[in-house]
Amino acid sequence: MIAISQQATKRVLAQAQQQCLALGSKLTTKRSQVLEGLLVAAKAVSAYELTDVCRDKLGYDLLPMSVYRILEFLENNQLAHRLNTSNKYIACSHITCDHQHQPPQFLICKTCHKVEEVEVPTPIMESVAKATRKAGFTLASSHLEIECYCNDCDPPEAAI
Amino acid sequence: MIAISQQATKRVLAQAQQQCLALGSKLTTKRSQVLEGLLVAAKAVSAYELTDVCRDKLGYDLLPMSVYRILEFLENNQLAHRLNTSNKYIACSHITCDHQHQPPQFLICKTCHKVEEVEVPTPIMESVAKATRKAGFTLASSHLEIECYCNDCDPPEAAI
DNA sequence: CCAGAAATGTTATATTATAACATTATAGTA
DNA sequence: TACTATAATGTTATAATATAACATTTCTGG
Repeated sequence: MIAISQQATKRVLAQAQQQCLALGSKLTTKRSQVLEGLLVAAKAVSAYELTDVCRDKLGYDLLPMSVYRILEFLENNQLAHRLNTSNKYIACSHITCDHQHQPPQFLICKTCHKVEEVEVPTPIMESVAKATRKAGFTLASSHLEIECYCNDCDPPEAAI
Repeated sequence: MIAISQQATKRVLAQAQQQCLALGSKLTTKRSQVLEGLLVAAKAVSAYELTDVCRDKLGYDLLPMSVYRILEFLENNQLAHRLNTSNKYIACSHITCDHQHQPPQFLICKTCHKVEEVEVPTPIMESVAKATRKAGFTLASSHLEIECYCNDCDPPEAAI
């Protein structure tokens, strides 16, 4: 999960711009604004929530349609992830540090939508992939979304 | 994934009724119709698609609102699963056979929505649970939804 | 500067889901 | 049997998420 100071944001956005250029695309003003929204949100947010964050916290005027388009762009450029489990979006954690990561597994709090990216040991993921192939399927993505409750949010009674 | 003959359907529905009674609830006519719809769909379907299946293939007249309510009931009675990944629903595979299963892991084809329930070996799932606890989270569910492409559906070019 | 491509704006609408309240059916009990 | 409480279903409205289609603006290479 990303939680980032204001001065670091600027650096991260500049780095993201470099990353886009390397992929042959451009981090335009609007795209940068949406990414900044994800960074300040510091949790998984829906496209419409992100529109609100950009307007209320950053003063950026974006329409939901644009936000959806830009989120798609950010995904394609490894700057954001869509969490299918909750229909929400987060900034990729790797953009706030310099080293390479394993494909992340996402722990998603069902209550507060906090997201932690953990690295499940490679052999474990290999086993999952193997069971998948054995059943005649191919993994669509190297990341799993794992629905959890974080320690700040007690699981609902029914789940205990 | 459930694919089931007409004569078997009747037996499964009767069995489901017993299972409900054991849990202190009732498989009413409408609920049975929705479950039958899931059985004949034989893949993951949305609530609205299920409404169509029930009407077009079975002649049952159900409103989407009722279908949502009934799907919730079926989930609570271990007769159906909601796939958060795709906002679709399936019948629990266990209701078509008599033995106990491990908590299932779902392989979901992103293209055709076919679902296979596989049993990932317990030690593997233990490792995942352990990594989760270490990160300060508690698993919300003992099943994982794993997005895949089945062998009948080629992965889209971008995913290769 | 011009033409084509890329990005964004705009409007409309599809899809998934829930809220709120009315009506009907069922089960337990006097 | 009739009464009552609860469960189930019906009905209407609307929220939340997402995409389609086409117009306009901006950028880029020649």
